[in-house]
Amino acid sequence: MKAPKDSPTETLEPRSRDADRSQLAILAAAREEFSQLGLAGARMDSIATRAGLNKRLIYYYFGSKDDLFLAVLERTYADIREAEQRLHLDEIEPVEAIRQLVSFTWHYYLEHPEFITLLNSENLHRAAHLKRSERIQEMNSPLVQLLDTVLERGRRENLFHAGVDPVQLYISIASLCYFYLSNNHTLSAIFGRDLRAPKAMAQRLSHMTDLVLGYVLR
Amino acid sequence: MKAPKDSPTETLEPRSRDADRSQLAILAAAREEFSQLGLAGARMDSIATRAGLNKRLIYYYFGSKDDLFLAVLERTYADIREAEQRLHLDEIEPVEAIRQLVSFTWHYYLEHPEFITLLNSENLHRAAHLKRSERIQEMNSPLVQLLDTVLERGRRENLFHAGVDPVQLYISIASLCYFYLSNNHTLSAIFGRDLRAPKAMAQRLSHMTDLVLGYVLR
Amino acid sequence: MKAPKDSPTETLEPRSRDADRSQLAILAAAREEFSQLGLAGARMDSIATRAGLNKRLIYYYFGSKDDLFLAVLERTYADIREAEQRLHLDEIEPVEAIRQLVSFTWHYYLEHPEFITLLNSENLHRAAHLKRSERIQEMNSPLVQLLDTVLERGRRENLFHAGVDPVQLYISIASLCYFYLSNNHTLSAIFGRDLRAPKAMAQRLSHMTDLVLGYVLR
Amino acid sequence: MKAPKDSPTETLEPRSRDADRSQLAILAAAREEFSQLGLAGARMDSIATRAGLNKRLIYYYFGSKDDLFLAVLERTYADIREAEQRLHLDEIEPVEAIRQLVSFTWHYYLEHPEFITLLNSENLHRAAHLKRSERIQEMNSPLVQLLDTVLERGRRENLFHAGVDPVQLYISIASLCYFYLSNNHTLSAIFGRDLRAPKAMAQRLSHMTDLVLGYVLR
DNA sequence: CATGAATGAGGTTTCATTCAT
DNA sequence: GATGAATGAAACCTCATTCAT
Repeated sequence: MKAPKDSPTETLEPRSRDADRSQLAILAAAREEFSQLGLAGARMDSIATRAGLNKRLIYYYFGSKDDLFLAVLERTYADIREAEQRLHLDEIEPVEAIRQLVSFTWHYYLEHPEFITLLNSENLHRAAHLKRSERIQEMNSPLVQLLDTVLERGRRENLFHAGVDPVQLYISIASLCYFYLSNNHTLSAIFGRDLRAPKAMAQRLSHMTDLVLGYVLR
Repeated sequence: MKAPKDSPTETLEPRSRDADRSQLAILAAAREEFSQLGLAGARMDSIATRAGLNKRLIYYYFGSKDDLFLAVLERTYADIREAEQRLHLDEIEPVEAIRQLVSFTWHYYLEHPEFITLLNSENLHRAAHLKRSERIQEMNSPLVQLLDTVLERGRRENLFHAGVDPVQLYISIASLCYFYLSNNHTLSAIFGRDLRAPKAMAQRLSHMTDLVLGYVLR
Repeated sequence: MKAPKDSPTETLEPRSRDADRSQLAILAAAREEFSQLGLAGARMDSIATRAGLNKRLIYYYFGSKDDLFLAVLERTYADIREAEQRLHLDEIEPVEAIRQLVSFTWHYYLEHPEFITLLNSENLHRAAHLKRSERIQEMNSPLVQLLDTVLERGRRENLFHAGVDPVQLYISIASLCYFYLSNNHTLSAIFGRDLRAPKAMAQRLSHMTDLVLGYVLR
Repeated sequence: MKAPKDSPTETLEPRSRDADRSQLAILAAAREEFSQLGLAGARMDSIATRAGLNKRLIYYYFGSKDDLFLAVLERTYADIREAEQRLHLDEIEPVEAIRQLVSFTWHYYLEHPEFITLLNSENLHRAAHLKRSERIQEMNSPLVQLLDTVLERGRRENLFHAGVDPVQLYISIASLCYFYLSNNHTLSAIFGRDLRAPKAMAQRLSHMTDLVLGYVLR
């Protein structure tokens, strides 16, 4: 897991622009490939082609397929954490904050389908890559902490009832959004209807919000 | 997907017992392999070895890796549907029925981790295999219908509020149970604690039940 | 090359009708398969399926793929010799006899395309099967002898010139008919026109007849 | 059939010599293998061994067995067309030109037995590969056109009679030479004598020349 | 007479990776 | 920094053939 040179995004010394661009191109290509085909299904050749670069370069920058996969995972987590930073739940009144948290989670997963498939792949491998990551602590979501303060405020304002565990609730919100999208294909096939139709999607968001609010409200 | 002659479980004519046993051994071995390594990661050789049979026989009975994967999927769905048959929600009072549904779902996923990984694999492939299945209609869960009657009873008994969609609720219960187990490895790695510890597991079941009941109860 | 039991066509003792029928079915199926795909390309499984019989039976009756191929070859030669028997060149006047010989050869190849491809396969294998045949002497064409008498008559009637070798002429007639049909696909592809079109076929027969007659006539 | 970059023979830019040499080695090895064993009988392993190269490299350069077969066919046609270029029938008097055409065809087939077996293989496959070739128009023989002018000259000099179709005659000459060599093994086996003996070969060439001249001469 | 079950060897093709420049 | 050439190992799959009944 030796990330050669440095991570392209955090480079401070003025290194070759080309080098950075190449590494980013590889990461982007790898993210697509891994997310569409899984770790075992992904092809180094295909990644090189997608990146428009020579295959040898991938090994030069990332060492191996597994190391590349980890790099993609790290970047994927960095992206969602960055997006979460832009949510300011502490500035919103509690009920609306919950609504926005559900909505944000839903839309983030919706707009970043690769997040779901990459995580599924990593879970299939029992988080073997993540466990070896040196940046694992940076992946912890700030939202859990934030959700805790929202719940606390709601309780003080006598809106929410006591005893709601923020970790459990955070996981539950993720569960509701994640599963519907992650398992959409099998669910649609079995139910025999298109769960991605606009109306079905709107109903789902509404239902999830009701479910979560029904639970936290007194 | 030409299952030779008939499904091995439904055989009536006295066929060679060995043929049935071989097919079942292959299916069991394939289920393990596919669930642990995914479709692309699974190896036909490894499946043959696990089954204690010649590799060629897999092709003789199941045609190809993809067809075998579909056969495993079909059997996996058949298994859960069979287990669901043994739940008699219609004989239980509404609140307890909801509790049992959550509990059943949780424990089924817990005891059948292959269900989760197989479904993840199939979703990675956009349900391509399932869509080709001739038995897809048999995979529809009877629980949705049953849940509908439970909700109806609860409403008539003035316990539940109106307007709860049984499909949405069924999916939500599945979501809550599925995600926690499916994403356990990455969640544990990132939260830095063991979410499979007995205490954490008990808390999770309790939380999920509260969440669902908090929503359906008036 | 142990033909088990006996050849099905020449059975004298009243053996099972089924046995004969099965052997004939296998031979017919094998002829199709070998002629369409060549020796190496042919599949024993496919032959069994074409014959509507169990694959094991092929081995029971014919021993091996190579033995089966030889059996097919022998029957194929027997068929053309039988057809040749029905030509009575000795009863026709010389010029017309030559015409009929060309026409017969042409139409026989045309109506028995398997004859051509089977012979090509056997030649690819340097006649290895044929050389081991015990019936090889029966395959000699009676036409060479017959052609000799026709040429002799033509010469005596002062129609044909002397010194025409019947073997060479027989081979030449075969060449002209065989090649056009055997190489039809590549020739059509390269010339960019359909050499099997009715008009082209008629022209070909006419040309061949002219060529041969132009040579033998004084 | 993606020939990498360019055809090795037409390379202008200074590319790695090894790449060219490797491709040529593969083509030569494949030609031998295919011509001796047919398409289905040929083994990629064997081709790699013959070429002294890694099997993987064949796929790297030629894509698949079928694409390699097409490449061999294209080169084989290119070779004979090149040889035909060296015949200058237009500079020779008509009768001698016909003689030389027969002689050239005969000796070319004789010295390039792979030409015959490769064409037989391709015809077994109904010219499937050739039809996909992008260079198919380059395979048209210039001899047909040349033969036309020879016949025309002969007619003007009152040597040849009118109405001889050059395409038919070209095919006939090919037929006579091709069949004798192509079917030599079966013919020799059945006639019970060696048709490749020097004397038989000389007689054959003489007979063919007589046959063709007997036809075209007034 | 006939068949379904089973197999070892080997087929084409693919893969992550390294070499040489 | 970048690339085309090359490879050993192993993947999926197929084949002629035999076993057991």
